Parts: sequence; structure tokens; C-alpha cells
Amino acid sequence: MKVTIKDIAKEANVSITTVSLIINDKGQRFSEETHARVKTAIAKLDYQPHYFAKNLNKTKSNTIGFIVSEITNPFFAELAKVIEDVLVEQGYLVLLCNSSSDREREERYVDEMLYRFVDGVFLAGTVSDNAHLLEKLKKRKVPYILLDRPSEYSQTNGIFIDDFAGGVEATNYLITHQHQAIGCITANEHFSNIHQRAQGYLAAMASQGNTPVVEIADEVNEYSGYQLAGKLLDKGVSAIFACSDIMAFGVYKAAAERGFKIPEDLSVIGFDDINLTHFMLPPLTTITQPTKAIGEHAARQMLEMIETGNLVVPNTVLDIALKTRSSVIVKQS
Amino acid sequence: MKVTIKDIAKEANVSITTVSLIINDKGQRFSEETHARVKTAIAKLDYQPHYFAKNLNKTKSNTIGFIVSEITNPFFAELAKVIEDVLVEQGYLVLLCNSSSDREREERYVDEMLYRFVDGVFLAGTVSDNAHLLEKLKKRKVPYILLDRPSEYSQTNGIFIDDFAGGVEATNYLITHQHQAIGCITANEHFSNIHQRAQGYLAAMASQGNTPVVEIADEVNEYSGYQLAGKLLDKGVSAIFACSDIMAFGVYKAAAERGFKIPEDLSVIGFDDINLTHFMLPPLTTITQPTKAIGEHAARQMLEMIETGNLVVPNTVLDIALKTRSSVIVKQS
DNA sequence: TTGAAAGCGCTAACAC
DNA sequence: GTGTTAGCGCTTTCAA
Repeated sequence: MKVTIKDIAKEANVSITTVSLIINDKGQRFSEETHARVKTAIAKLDYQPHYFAKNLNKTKSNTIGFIVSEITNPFFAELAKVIEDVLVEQGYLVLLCNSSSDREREERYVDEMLYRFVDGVFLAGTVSDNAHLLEKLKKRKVPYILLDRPSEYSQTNGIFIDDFAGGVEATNYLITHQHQAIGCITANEHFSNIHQRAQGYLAAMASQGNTPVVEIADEVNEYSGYQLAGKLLDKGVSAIFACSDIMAFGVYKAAAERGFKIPEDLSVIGFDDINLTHFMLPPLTTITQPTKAIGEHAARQMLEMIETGNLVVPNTVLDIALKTRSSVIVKQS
Repeated sequence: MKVTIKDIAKEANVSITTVSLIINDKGQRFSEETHARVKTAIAKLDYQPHYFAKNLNKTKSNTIGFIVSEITNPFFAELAKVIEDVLVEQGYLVLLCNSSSDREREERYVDEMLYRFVDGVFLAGTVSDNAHLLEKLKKRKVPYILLDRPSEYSQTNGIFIDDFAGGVEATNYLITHQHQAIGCITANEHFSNIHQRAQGYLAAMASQGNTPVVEIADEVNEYSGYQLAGKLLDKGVSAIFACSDIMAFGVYKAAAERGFKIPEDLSVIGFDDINLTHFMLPPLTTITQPTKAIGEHAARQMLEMIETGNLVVPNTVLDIALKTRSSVIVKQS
């Protein structure tokens, strides 16, 4: 049988009230000796409070949900890791769930999390058309934070970067290296942030009078990058902007298969700056997302919301930066 | 206020017992009409059972813990994803926690999971010296399954591959390609499975009378692979066996920096067969772990243990296979 | 300083 | 077929 507060009370020869108060640090009024007796009993019987009983008429679980669209994408794995590190440090447990970008799964997870009384929810890379999810969270007064992908529905509680500006910067970098036939690999509008990066590309191309060549994927991974890069290469581009580093892996492969060398025959720029970009050959020039800062800021905001009961926090846009490595050079004539 | 079973009872004009039984599919004895009334009331009031109350005098939570040593390692991310897919399908929620190979974190997670009454725990890549963790789980009669890394302490409940044989096979493959100066990049004995792969390498080398050259890392990632590959290359090896694909990324980089081409100047073989190996240049020859089969088998075993209450399941060793791609060729003289 | 007792929402044994 | 009621382990109000 599990040891209960009753057993402790009996062992220490006090009432259960006394035990409860002392356990929860509300027992200042008790004598030193009572404290000691209770502590000893707890240690002796190896008592652990009962999670369900303790929370029965509470509304806190010390658990925070984290819904991520694709855990095998290193960017998300790195982000989740940073956030978990901070939250665990603060005494929370993170309930990390992978949705594989599936709407139904996302909703299911939100329901299950609310059912389990999570104290907050992070939504990383979930579908942008998520009014129903946010509505549920608001109704239950559970704080949430949106990461990576803005929601059409929420103008607050998000931590993002300026994807459009990043797209412009990446494209301009290629343009300043004399590239004109620049292709772009992006994803459909459900991936709103990645879509925005392509919008930045389009704007930068337009301002130079360059003709854009965009390929749009329905998934963001190495394979889709590979497929679309092939199409672009067949169209004769001299540079490619891959709106996600993971897609850039596919670009490298497609180029290699066609005998194109990077950067001599093809310049490539990515977006995200995942750890692996250092290990691509050549190392990928990319737009850096401050993953650590995003995660830490997100965790802090969440803790603050939980603490204050405030459910709204203004959107934050963190700075990106161009990370120059070796995959882009001046166009060879 | 949250809607409770009482409200439903009142609305439907029945007792709370009736509601409870019908909700839990134990209400065969009630009339069609009663069923309907209760269902209508539930829908009308948008009733949801109370997680803590429901489980208060139960011992099930419909939640399964998953402790992983390094979620940013694609192998683990892929494995976790497969398992979660199966388990979610079966009505469970997976509590995925990343320990960063930290003993304290692992223990903390086990405690928190037990506190939350998880129905089972997966331990993927956790420290091999984990008697204390398994002891806790056994004491609470919570089924567990060990993945990736065997425990010195448990001869059951594991799903592994034959790491030693894999090491032998990888090494022999290099040997049959005329390589003699073969280096090996592995990790310290805390990573028991990876360590075993190196043992296989040593055996294969010894049986040929070749002199082994082993470098041992304290972490398994791209960086450690890079560091150690540098050392091996400086010692003049013509082939490298990287005991983990993620480390092979580092080998590629170290080789490139020294002007060594793969496979012409250096043959490389990896282990795991993560998705990204297809995208390495050249694609990495490696030992395939049947990630999908491992995950599905693990999930099935877990469900069976939960269902039957049986806490022991024999170890399973799944088959590996050599996956030939383009990073190994016959040694050039 | 301490304790008795009500109540959180639900399940299940038992009664009708 | 249906309802009453006693808990599950803990927190908290109120009394002493």
C-alpha cells in the first residue's frame, strides 16, 4: 500500500492537518519539535504526496505542454531542449508531443493537455489556422505561447523573428554576389513563417527587376528540398535560397547529383542555422535564428504568465543575422 | 465553474452513478432512453471528466513516459516519433523528456513520472549504470522498456540490436575493401552500446592481425566526431568506422578540411542509418538499425505489459544490416 | 499550537 | 434499471 499522509500523522503522533501544513511550508506556527517529528516520519516511511489527491481541488499540475510540429527537424529539437532546460530548472515537467503537422493530432494534444491540467502550452510550428486551439486554451484560461509560426488568429503571445526581413536579407546577399537567376525553395502557406521568407525573397527580387523562380513544398524536410532543388537546377539558376536549413541538405544532394559544385557552380543560402550547418560541405551560409534566446525568452514569459495569472503578453520579434560561411560566392561568369 | 458529473445528473434527471456508468461504458443495463438523456446532457453542457478525480483511486493515467538522452540526435527523434505514433493511436499520451545524458535529470524524470502515475516508462539511451532507476520502477510496479543501450542491471525488458556484431560487420566490410589502417571513433563505456560497437571493431581487427586505432569521446555528436576524426587522420588511417552516424558528419568535415576526399582518400562507414545519411556527400555507407521495427515492437510490448500487468518481457535483439552507399571503396594504393 | 471535519469529482459496492 | 453512499488522499476552514 502506498504511504499516505495519514500514516505520517500516526507515526509522528500529530494530526493530518499538521502534516499537511508542514509539508507545504505553511507550518511556521508549529514547534520545532513537531516539525522534526513529522520530517522524521516522512523520511522513515518514504512518503510521497499523491499527485491526484493533491491536485484534486487545485488547478495546477506543474506540467507544461509543448506541441511541436516535427521533432525530427533539428531546429525544433534544439528549441524544445532549451525550453525544457529552463523549465525543469524551475520545477516543471515538460510534456513534449510531436504532431507531425497534423491538425487532428494538434487538437487531440491540446485536449489531452487541458484534461491533464497543464499550467501552460507552447505551440511550436503548428498550423497557422489554429483559432480553435487557441480558443480552447483561452476558455480554460491556460497561458500559451506561439513559437516559430504566427497565428492568423492571435496578435499576442508569440515569439518570432522577422521572416520577411530574413528572406530579403538572404536574397540581397545573393544579389550582391552578382546572382540574378536565383531560385527559392519554400513551403505552402500553411507554413506561414516559411512562406513569409519567400515573400521577402519575392520583394527583393522585384526591387531588382529579377525574375523570381519559386518552388513550393508541402512538407519541410530534406526530401522536399531535394525534389524542388532538382526542378530549380533544371531551370538553370545560379543560386538557391532554401527557406529552411533542413531543405538545404536536399539542395546539396541535388546539386551533387548533377555535377554542380557548391559554391563554384551554385551558391546556396539557408535559414535557421541549425547545428548541422557547420558540418555541411561546404558549411552553409544561412540566416541565424537566435534559438537559445528564443527558447529562454519563451520560457521566461511562460513562467511569468503562470505566476501572475496574466494570459496576454505582447508579441516579441527577435533579431536575426546573416551567418556567412562558405556556400555563397560571387557568380562565376 | 467546471461542469461536473453532478450537473449532468441533474440535467438528465438521473443519479450520478448512472452518469458515471454510462460514461465508462458500463451502462448496458440502462434503457436506451436513459442513455440518450445522459448523452444529450453531456453534449449540452460540454462536460469533460475531471482527470484528477477520475484517477484518484485508480492507478492509471493513460500517460506513458519516455526518457531520451539526446533528442537532438536524429536517431532518437526518429525513434521517439515512431513510438509516439503507435501509442497515441492507442489512446495514450507520451510524456517525452530529454535528459541530455545527465544522471540527475534522469532520476528526476523518473521521480516526476512516478509521481504522475505514468503507466509505463521507456528509457532510450540512458546511462547503463541505472540500477537505482530500474529499482524505483520495479518497486512501483511500473513497466519499463530499455532502448538502444542495455543496462548492466536488467537482463530483460530491452529491445536492442547486436552492437558487437554490427561493429564486426562494419569493420570487416572495410577490411574486405583492402583497408588495414582503420580507425574507430567511439564513446566511453557509459555509452555501452556504442562501446560495444568498438569492441566488435577490435575483435575484427585482431582476427586479421591489424593494429587498431581507437579514439574515445565523452559525448556523441557531430563535434566529438570531428575532433576525434582529426586525430585519426593525423595518424594516417585510410578508413574510419564512426560508431554513430551523427559522428560521421564530423568525420566528413575533418576530412574535407585536410583536403581528403571521401571515398577516394578516406573510406567512412557509420552506424544507425538516420535519414540524413542519404543526404551526406557522398551518401554514407552504414549499419542500419531498424528504427521503425524497434519502435513498433517497443510500443507493442509496452501495451502488452500494461494490459496484462506482467512486468517482465524477454530481451529482443533485432536484425541489423549493412547499407551500402558510396562512402567506402577499395583502398587506393 | 493543534485537530476535526467538510469537501474536491468520481467510482463502485450495495440497496432498492 | 436506478439511486445512496462510502471512500480515494489531500487541503483548508473553523474550533478549541
